[in-house]
Amino acid sequence: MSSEKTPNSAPAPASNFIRAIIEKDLGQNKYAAKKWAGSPGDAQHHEAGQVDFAKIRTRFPPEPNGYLHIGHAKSIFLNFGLARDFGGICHMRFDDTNPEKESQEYVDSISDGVKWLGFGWENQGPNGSESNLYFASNYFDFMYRAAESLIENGFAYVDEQSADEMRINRGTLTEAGKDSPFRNRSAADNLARFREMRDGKHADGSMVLRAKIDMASPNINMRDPAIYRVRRAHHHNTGDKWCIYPMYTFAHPVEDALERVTHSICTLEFEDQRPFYDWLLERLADAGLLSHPLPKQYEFARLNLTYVVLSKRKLIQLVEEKHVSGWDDPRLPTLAGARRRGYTAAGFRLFTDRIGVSKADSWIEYTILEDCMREVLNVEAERRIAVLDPIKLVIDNYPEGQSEDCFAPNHPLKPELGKRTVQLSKTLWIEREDFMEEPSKGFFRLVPDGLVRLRYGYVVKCTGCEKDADGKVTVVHCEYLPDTKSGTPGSDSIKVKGNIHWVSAAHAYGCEVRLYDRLFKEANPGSGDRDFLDDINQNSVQLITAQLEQSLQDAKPEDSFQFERHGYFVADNKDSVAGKPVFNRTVTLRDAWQK
RNA sequence: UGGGGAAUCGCCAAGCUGGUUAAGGCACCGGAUUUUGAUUCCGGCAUGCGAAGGUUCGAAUCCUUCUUCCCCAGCCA
Repeated sequence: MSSEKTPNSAPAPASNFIRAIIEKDLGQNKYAAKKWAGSPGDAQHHEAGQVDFAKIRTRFPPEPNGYLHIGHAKSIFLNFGLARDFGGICHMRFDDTNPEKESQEYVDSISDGVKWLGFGWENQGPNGSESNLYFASNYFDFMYRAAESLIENGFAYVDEQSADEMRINRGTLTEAGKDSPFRNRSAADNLARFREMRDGKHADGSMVLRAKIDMASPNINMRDPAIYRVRRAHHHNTGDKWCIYPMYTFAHPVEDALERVTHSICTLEFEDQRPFYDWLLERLADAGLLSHPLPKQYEFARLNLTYVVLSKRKLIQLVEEKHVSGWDDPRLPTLAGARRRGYTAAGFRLFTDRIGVSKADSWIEYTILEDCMREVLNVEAERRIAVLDPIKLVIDNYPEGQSEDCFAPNHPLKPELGKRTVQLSKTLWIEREDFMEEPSKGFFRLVPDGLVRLRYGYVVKCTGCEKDADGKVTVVHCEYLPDTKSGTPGSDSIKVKGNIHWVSAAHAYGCEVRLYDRLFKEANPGSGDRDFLDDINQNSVQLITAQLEQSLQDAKPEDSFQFERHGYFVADNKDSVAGKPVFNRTVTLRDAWQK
């Protein structure tokens, strides 16, 4: 039995208000009679189906107009996780109702991201498999029909005011709006005009279909919101079939209802739209187009993380203005970037479980994310040896030209993973910071006349060092104690506190390693009146040539290792070539000493 | 100054149909183990739940008033 930490094998996270709602709904058998025909559709379609085998249905509905980031990961784990934990199904749905900003490239990268996090949309039902991958644009026919139904029942009208006029007549936060002069035309009139809109008889922006509710509503979203607009734009899925497109506010509830979603979970800024969500669905149900139980919308607080930006606008700016190398720059909070950095899906799951779900605005400390990655990687990553800031250590009493095997465990927590051999010889690379000619208080590594263990090798006694004209140490000298080799009976004859890693100079793999640090130097980039770009940490990446143990040469892209005493590193998935990987530092080990 | 939300330990977050000492995690502080100054392990860590009143035998949980923060006036989502 392996104890692999996969994204889906961890215990369910602690209670939160959404889980409480679901438990209550399930306890009341709210969906016991809900039917599902196996595919999205209207009331007639579903009523001909069977009682839904899915206890609940949720959905992850990104607009394919950008790359997924850590904030989306929270939503993905929430929606897919809820479905998983309650015997339900989570739909993967692309909310592609705005043709101007969307493209297949984004559809593909979003799909990759969701799969990488461990989720999918091929599910097993009682009648075989069911693919729950949907596109809002596939519902355009129904949406059009729903819009006509609204018009016929006096709940929508075509408004020929300009966008400016509409804005002015919408009123303000404290003043009621004014009715449009086109508000009271007959249903037949409106229907004819709406059909003309659809048939391309009217220019972009010349008119819009509006829900007819209340221009004096204290909730501005209820002041006759626009639900359909004219826009001649090529759609990535429907091509040029349509020149009118539904607005989010109208489309989203319809999408949820057609898919028989039970819990439609979104972020806080949509709270004010909920009244319209319910208003619309009730009317479409009354018209016989949709059947009960109707989906319900619930809102949670979106993720805010210190030291990063998660807004789409800012991420685009960082990429387009080349402050980073691309959407998958390892310093970016995109899923593609995090993956390249060596962050893992299991780490993200731990993170989302750890931060919880609530309605309170919050800022999560970035170190929480890092700790989650450490926690997962500590269990999963094999150990290797790497000298990042090399300086030579010469063992003066060790024979020239000789070398010997030393045995290093691949994983101290998993002895079953065995040991590998590393070569010890006269000249080694050690970390510059592991030697101090004049040690500071508490330093217990290499110091003149001091003893230290070469990890998995011998205890050595430092005999001195060489320096260049500037006083910089160039070579450290030592002598080894032959009886103290690790793994031999005499190894413990001398106890030392210091324990340093090394790699044989003649056997090392000199390799590029990228040491990443946070992209921003401020916890809340751009807060106050600063430009967030001014908060960029100019030293967020450091390229070094490190000396690695030979076996690391065989690392495959995305293989993660703990470089002992340093941190976790991953073979870059873009710049590595076979036999010559380069490494990215994912996160350092915690270090109580440097504090 | 309209409407909708949120305020519980440094950061998150349970609890909130009132009932013993206010869960848990992270951080932090001790101490033990350790051939990673890592990990692991043990212990500590809110007479207090935005504030002030009130109801009650009893309130984070109910009532009143107040304060602070977030969201809404796209033919974006």
